[in-house]
Order: sequence, then structure tokens, then C-alpha cells
Amino acid sequence: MIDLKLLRECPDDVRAGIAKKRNDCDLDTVLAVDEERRKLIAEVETLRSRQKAANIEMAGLPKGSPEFLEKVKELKIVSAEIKEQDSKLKELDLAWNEHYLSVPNLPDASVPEGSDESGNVEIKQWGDIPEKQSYHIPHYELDWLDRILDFKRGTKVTGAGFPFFVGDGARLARSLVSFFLDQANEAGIQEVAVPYFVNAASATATGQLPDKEGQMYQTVEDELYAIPTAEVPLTNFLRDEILPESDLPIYRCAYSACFRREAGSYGKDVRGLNRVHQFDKVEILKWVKPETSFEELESLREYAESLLQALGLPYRALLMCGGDMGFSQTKQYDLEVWAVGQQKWLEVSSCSNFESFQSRRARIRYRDSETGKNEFVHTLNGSGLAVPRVFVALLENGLQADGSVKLPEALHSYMGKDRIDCS
RNA sequence: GGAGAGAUGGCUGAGUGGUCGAAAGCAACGGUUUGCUAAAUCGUCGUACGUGUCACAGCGUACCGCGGGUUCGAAUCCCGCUCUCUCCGCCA
Repeated sequence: MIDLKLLRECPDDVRAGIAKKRNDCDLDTVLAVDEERRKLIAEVETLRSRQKAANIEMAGLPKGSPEFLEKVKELKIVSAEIKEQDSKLKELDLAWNEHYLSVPNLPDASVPEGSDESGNVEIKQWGDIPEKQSYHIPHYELDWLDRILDFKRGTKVTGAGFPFFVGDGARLARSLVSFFLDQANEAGIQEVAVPYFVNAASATATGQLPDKEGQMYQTVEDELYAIPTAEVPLTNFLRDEILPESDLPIYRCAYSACFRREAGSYGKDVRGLNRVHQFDKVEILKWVKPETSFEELESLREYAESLLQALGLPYRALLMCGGDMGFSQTKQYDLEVWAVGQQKWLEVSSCSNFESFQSRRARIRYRDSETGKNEFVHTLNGSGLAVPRVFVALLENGLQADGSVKLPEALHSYMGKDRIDCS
């Protein structure tokens, strides 16, 4: 959630931000409810104050004396009134909360205007885009694909979008995870293994709830949610905590399987491994001091890029425009890898600065030595990286005329060989 | 799954209906003193929201695991839930 003060004092700035994000949040209603709520709070507190004073007076009176009984009679009325106003306030609080949570984070000034992906700005392209040869085909058309990926049995066992990785496929997926984790470790990012299910409080703190409930798998009995990304448990790792200033910045990474229902995404881009319901990903999290968060975003993006460079995969970096970025982000970069077989850019990483939007929800603070106050940290996260689409790019770009797949050197030791053979 | 115990401020820990936001101790912070270290001594020492201020201050309200109830009044009584610990069973 955004800063309440900002909302009240600079509604026009907030309105402009909402518009830039092409969000349909109705700020006037939010402000109206806010004002109503504040008025009611003042009323209830005045009543309570009166009650409290009278109760202190009563404590001094002899029990059962006429004055005492008189007071009781009087206060019964006040008490009833408080009860009534209080229940009104509770109701209003619920509505207010819902409205407040519906206000998106505001985009940074450096974020370009635009309403969809066409508005994104390519800030960088790296690597040579290979010329498409006759043997370059989409991975899902490889005739020996079922030797490393088994969609059919995945569908039988679980459902569409839950493929089995088999043999070299399983090994390649695991190699990528190991490679990503080792790289992170080398960069000084501490590894964490996270729970794959979170409770409602955690899902709310990172913004999956209430809006994106339909995107998560849920357990029937226990009100737990399968994580759509390790970002959720990892961000919540420090929820409700006040961190020592000297601990900042904190960098962590976590490998996890990610579960996404991908409700409503039919047809487009769903072939093969392009979009699946379960996939592996290494996620990087940063908790930093506010004044450093935009530098931290750049270094996070550069780190994610370094992984693609090490794998020799051509990619581009996009600065997301207002209309195409997420609800909670102030600034977001996407990295897309080139898949020569499909002649397509595939998103493999998204690096974002949330500023205090998440930390405010999750109440992650630090005591600032200068102001002496508890301030919200800024959080950032980025994929480093998501496995399946990197897997796809490796297959399609590494494909040789003889049908085998050449692997980048960085993976040789993990795979125990330099290529995947077609037979 | 069965039986029992518990949940109070950064920590330890008092408090069983009425100036309790909450004793005491520890830790922390600021000052004084002692030749250093150590000790002694005085003071400060929760969070959130509302109000107010240029900003402080101030004022008000809430918060003793969470949610409800009883009462003029609840940390304290009642009900439900969650979590932690101990013992037994089961299990990777």
C-alpha cells in the first residue's frame, strides 16, 4: 500500500500515478471513505474519553452509594452509544481497508508512458541474434523431445501444464538451478530454502491477496496457498520485524518450485514449455535503505543479465511502461531471451523496485539512526532466473544441424557433458 | 491423533474487575563520578492511529497471542480460535 499521508496531501500526484499505470482505482471514493472514517474515529474517541474519565471518578465512590448508582445509570447510556458507533466504525474500517489496498503503487518518474507492451522501452540488447536456419525449429516440434520432456504423462498424472522432465531434461533443469544458486552464492547472496505453502497473511503482504487469489492454488482443508514464486515466503521471512540499520542491505535468494494457475491465459504462448503451471525459479530479494533502492534495482538487473551472458543467450532488457508494469512496482525491468526456433522473445526475469509498498503491508522496518524513527525498508526482487524458458532458449538456440543440442560451457560441469544427443 | 501446561513491553517476570500502558530486574541510550577496564549513581527508555505543528512538543484513543461476550468499567471473568512447550502414539 502507498503512504496514507501522500494519499491525503497530494491526491493529484496519486491520481496521475494511477492514470500512468492505466489502473481503474477510484481515488475519490477512497478519499471520501477515508474522511468519513476519520470523522467517526474522532467521535468514538471523544465518547470513550468521556467514559474513561467518568469511570475513574467512579472508582473513588463507595460502591452502592446513591452517587455511584446514579453514575452507573448515566454511563449505561454512554456505553450503549459507544457500542453502536464502534460497530459502525468496524464496518467502515473494512470498506476503507479494501479501498486502500486497491490503490496501486505509483510509477517512478523515469517510467515511460504507455498502456501495453508496445510502450515498453528496450534499453539494451546483448548477444548476436542467430540467423534462423532450416534446422531451427520450436522446441515443441523436436522429434526427440519426449526423451527429455513428457507432457503427455504429465497431463495424465496431474493435468495440462505439469510436464515431467526426464533424463537429460531433468538433469538440465537441475543444472540450471544449481548454476543459478552457485552464481548467487558467489555474488554474496545468501541462500534460503523456503516453504512452498504460505498462509493468507503472507499472501496479503506481498499483494497476491485479495486481488490475485484466482492465480494461486489453494489447499482445501488448511487455508494455505501454493506459492506462485519464492518472493512470497522470502519477503514474508522478515514480516513484522524491525531490523537493525546495520543489517541493511540484506540480500537473499531462494530456489523454489512456483505454482501458477494462469487462469484465463488460453491459446497464446502456451505451447511446449513457454507457459506451465509449475516451474522452477531462483528468486533474489533485497531489503535496502530507501535512498539506495534505485541503484539497487540497476545492480539487480545487471546481476540477472550476467546469468544470461554466462549462458551465452542473446537477450534484451526492457523498461516496462506504466500500463504494462505490475500493481505493486514503482519501476520494473524485464529480461527476455531470444528463442530462435520460435522467433520469439521469452520473458525469463523481472526485476522490480517496490519501494515501501510491500514493506508497508508487511510491516518490515528499520530504526533510522538519523531520524530516530522506525522507517519502512525498500524491497526489491528479481528472478535469477526462471528455468523453463531458459531451458527452451538453450534447446532452440543450441540446436545443431545434426539434431543434437550444444550446451554453453558454463553448464558442462553440471551436465557432465557438452551436448544433449538426439538419440 | 491423545493428555497436560502456557502465551504480558527488546528479554526475564509481577499483576485475578476500578487512575494498569502496566511493578521489578536485565539490556539499551544520555549525564555525573572514579586514573583506564570494571563498578557506582541519576535520568530516559513501546507501538499504532487520530488531532495538532513548518517541524518538534502537546492532547486523545487503542493495544497484555487472536476474535467474540459479560460489565458503568476487563491484562484480570466467560466462550471460540491460533500458536508454543512437555509426555504418549504415528510417520519421512
